[in-house]
Amino acid sequence: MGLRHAVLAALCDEEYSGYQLAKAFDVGVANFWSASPQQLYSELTRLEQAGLISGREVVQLDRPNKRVFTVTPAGLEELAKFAAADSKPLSFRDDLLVKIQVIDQLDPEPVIAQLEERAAEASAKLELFGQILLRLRGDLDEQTFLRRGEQIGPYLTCLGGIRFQQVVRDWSTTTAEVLRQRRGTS
Amino acid sequence: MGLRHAVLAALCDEEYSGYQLAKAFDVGVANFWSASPQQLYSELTRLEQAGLISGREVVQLDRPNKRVFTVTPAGLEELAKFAAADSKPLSFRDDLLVKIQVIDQLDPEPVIAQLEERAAEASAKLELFGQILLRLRGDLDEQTFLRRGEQIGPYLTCLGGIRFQQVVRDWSTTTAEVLRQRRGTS
DNA sequence: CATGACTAGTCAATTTCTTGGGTAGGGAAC
DNA sequence: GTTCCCTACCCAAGAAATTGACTAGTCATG
Repeated sequence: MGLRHAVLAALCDEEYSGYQLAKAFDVGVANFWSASPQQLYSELTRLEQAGLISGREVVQLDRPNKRVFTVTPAGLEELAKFAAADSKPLSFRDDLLVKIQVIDQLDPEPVIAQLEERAAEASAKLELFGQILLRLRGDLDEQTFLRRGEQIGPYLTCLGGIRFQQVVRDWSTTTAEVLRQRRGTS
Repeated sequence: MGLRHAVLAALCDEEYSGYQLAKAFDVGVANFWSASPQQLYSELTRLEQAGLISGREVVQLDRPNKRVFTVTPAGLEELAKFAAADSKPLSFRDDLLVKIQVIDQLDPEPVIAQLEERAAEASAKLELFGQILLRLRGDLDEQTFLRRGEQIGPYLTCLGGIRFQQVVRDWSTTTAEVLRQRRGTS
């Protein structure tokens, strides 16, 4: 039931079609979850059948029509119940960390390349998230916005995403450097 | 096939029984992956059938006997292939972030409590990871160990785990504070 | 000497996720 | 004018993960 609530949360912000949601969740721009398009389409169908969201056809002239979804009062209630319940412990899963764990038994070259690639991705996300922050808080400064702004939820998650990506970038960079240095000396 | 390689990586470090692995993966002490006991037992069976690990019965007098597993040469090869291949992009999933995303529409109280709980968990892990670091590097200082130590893989992943948990702790704390302040003024 | 807690492991049902397709119309590139 | 990419959505098979059991022996607590 994880995706269910993530989708509801995303739709709280604004209307989305399945395709638009897929874009957001795919890149992880919705920096609190990630999912494949197929998962999203089927989840949207189930949510609509459960009456937690409702769809609306939008006619488009220059491209195929789409259905956009909004959260119903029942959906909001579901979210409220979800928020009040305990969160499941944060569990972490990452291929690249697994590779680093056993790096001493392996050829480090390809892993170094992957670390650098990841650092670059993290930089790109940092840029993107920075822009989103600016857009969200408008012309207020952060302190003021957080105290008196109207919609601080997305801002707070974005702040978390930024801190996380900073760690990813920095750790990847320094780890790659450590491995590169050892390559030279061994 | 994610768990498969995570288990192989864990067994590279030292022999483990299913139960011991479960403990490590459950807490996420193996700070690069997490999995339930059932998953681990079935994965171990499959890995043994595939010849990537081999089991050995250990007779214990004061408690039930156990089977401990080691990685075979074929298993190491599998890991090497895995490390050389591209990593799948890091995908993030967290209940608590979802709740924060829609916090403006919800009662913040229970979420604040959850943030504080998570901060406490992160602190505990930081303590634990710090001890692991010390144990891993022995009496060398970090610089020297990273340059000339023999087994730096687990150390590097642990460093990553620490940075990550720091972000979790700090973000949770400041976010809880922001929400608490707004509660007062609204 | 019963109760609960810990070690050690297994089975089965269900849900969730991933993978790899397929349909269909529009616009741009070459 | 054909090939490619983008929007928009759907289906189904199979892999992986979660959930909730259940067996069985040891040890400590009261």
